[in-house]
Amino acid sequence: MEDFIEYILQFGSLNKQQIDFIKAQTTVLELQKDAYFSEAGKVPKQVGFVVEGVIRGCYYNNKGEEITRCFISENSLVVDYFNFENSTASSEYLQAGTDCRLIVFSKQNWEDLSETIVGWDTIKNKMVQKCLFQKSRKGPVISQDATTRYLEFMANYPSLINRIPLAYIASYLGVTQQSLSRIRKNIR
Amino acid sequence: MEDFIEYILQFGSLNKQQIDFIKAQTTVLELQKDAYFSEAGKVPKQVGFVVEGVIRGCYYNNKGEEITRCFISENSLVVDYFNFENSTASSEYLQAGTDCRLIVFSKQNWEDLSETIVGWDTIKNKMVQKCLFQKSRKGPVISQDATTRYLEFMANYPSLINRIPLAYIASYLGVTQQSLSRIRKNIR
DNA sequence: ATCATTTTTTACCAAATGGTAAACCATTTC
DNA sequence: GAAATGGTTTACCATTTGGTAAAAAATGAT
Repeated sequence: MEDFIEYILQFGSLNKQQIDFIKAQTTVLELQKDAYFSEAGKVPKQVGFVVEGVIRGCYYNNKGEEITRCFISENSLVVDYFNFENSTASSEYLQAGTDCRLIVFSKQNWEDLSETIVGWDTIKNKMVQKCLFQKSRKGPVISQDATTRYLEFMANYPSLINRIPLAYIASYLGVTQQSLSRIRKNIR
Repeated sequence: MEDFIEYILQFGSLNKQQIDFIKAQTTVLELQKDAYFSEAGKVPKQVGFVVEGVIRGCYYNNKGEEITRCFISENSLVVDYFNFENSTASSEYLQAGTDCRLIVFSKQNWEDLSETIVGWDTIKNKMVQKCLFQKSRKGPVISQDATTRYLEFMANYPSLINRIPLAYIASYLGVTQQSLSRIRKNIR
């Protein structure tokens, strides 16, 4: 929980009373590996903060292939914010890649923050925009070959390689599992 | 200009007086093909709205290769918002892919909107977040082969193929110009 | 420990893509 | 009109990646 408060305070100042109010709006959510935080076709109902574990964002293309679009590890917000705000159905899944512990806000509680804490909206928007901005830049670069993408993935997410199935990493990097395996062999 | 007002009104309501105030904060900027709207290493100073033309976002990797990260065509916001807000240097270029006409706000004028128009911040944030969200999803899918990426590009940006150099499209799709040319031949 | 299941690696060949070089085409400039 | 320039296509071959199948290794359950 303290990590979460620290995370928020990056984006603005809050007094003790305000912090206590925020804490009071949260609940803890434990997700087992493979459980969904939110699902395609459903309206996302919660904003989460990853305390422990890794969440991945994924969807299925028209051939039924699973595509991993992002990984969200400790000390990050996890939410399909656009659809959460607009109460529209998401097109992708947010799934626990490992067992996870999250701090979550219901939509009601999240909105109560805006009405109760002066300046919360400013903090909130900075937080959400930084999230979206990072997501838009941190992914694998399509013009690089698969080996380079894998090496950069390891540099960006050093803690993930031994925690999540290689199939997820392969689908994130846009290669088959077999190709990724070959790449790993050639690197050693 | 009317297109811009219409664009804004998607995200909230404004009365005539407020709309006039917004208009008064804008200037028109004409950019010739290849001119920069903002540059890597510099702090972005303006928010723009594309009235006519196509802007592309691009950067250079450590091999000096140019990589196109996005295209922004008519009736869209164009701004490196994260760095604009934080007054930090951008890492990429926003460059005119064709001759362009933009409506622009200086940073001062953009901020004046927040102080003058009640509810502007809500509209602004919805606008910016939708921008970032779309950018994070509309790009080529790394797990698809080059032909599929090209076909989807044409479906997503039908108006661009005959307006901008193919080299830009190739670097956006993550293939060489020669490969793109071969792909185009095989499709006919 | 054994079996069943899942995950990861390997092998083989076909297909796609990159790199280099040259040709081709359209537009501008003199 | 000729020359120069920039953009696009073609051709060739080397390299990378995908698809299919099977083996090996790791994990979990009985």
